[in-house]
Amino acid sequence: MKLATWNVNSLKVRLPHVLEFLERHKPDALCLQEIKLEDLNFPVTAFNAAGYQAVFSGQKTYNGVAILSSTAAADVSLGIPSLDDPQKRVIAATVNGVRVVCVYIPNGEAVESEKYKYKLDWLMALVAWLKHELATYPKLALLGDYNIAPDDRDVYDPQAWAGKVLFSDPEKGAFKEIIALGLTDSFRMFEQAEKSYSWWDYRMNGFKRNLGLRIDHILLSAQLTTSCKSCAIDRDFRAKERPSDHAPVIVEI
DNA sequence: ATGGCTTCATAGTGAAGA
Repeated sequence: MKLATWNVNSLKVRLPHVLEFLERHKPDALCLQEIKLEDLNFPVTAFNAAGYQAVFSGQKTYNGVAILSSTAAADVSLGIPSLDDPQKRVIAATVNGVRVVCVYIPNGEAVESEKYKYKLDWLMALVAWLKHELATYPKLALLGDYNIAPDDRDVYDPQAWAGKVLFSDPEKGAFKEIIALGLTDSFRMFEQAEKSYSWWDYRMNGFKRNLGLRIDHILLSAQLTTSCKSCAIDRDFRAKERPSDHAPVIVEI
C-alpha cells in the first residue's frame, strides 16, 4: 500500500501537477495541504476521471486539506474535536483499514508572534487527540506539513536556524511528544541521501542551491512500521515549471 | 537587507507562507 503527502500551495494552480503525481505514483491515498479552495470549488470531477475519490475540508484563500484515495474513504472526521479552530487544517479517514490523518500544522511565523503561541497550543491539542485516535485505530499514519524540522540533518544551516521558527526547541519538543505516542518517522527508517529536504524557499534560488528544510513527514504507528518498505521525497515535482515550494513524500507500507 | 518569491483577494497594495 502506498501513501503520500504534499503541500500543494493552491490546488487550483497545482492541479496538473497533482494529476501527474497520481499517474506516476498511483498512491492508494494522497494527503494534500494548503489547497486554498472553498469546498464548492474542489475539483472532484478531475480526480474522479483519474480514478480517485476525494474528501476535503477547505476555506477561502488559506489552509485547506484533502485526502484523495483510489478506494472509498470511511469514517471521515474534520479538525481536532477538542479544538475550536476556524482554520481548516485536519482531515482523517480510514482507507483500506489504515487510519490516514492529514495535517497542516500552523507555520508560527516567528517565535515572538501570536501565531507561534497558536502553533504550540495547536500541537498540544493534536497530541492529546492523537492519543485517543491511536487507541481507536492502531494502524495509523500521520501525514502532512508539520512545519517542524525535527533534527539538525533536516536543516541546510542548523546554526543559522537555531531558535528560529520551524526549528525552535519547543517545536522540536512537540515533535518528540508525537513520536513518544508510539509513532516512527518513516523517512529515517531507511538510508537517505545527505541534505534531503521537502521544502525550499521560492526566493534566492533556494531549490537550485538546495537550501531546504525537511518539514513534511509521514509518521507511522507500530503496526505499520513493521511492514514499511520505503519512504522517499520526490524532488522532481519541485523542479517543475511553477512548482509548489514543497515536494511530495511517499511511503510504501 | 523584516529584503529575496508565490498565491490570493483585489484593482493598488497587503497578508501570509516558511
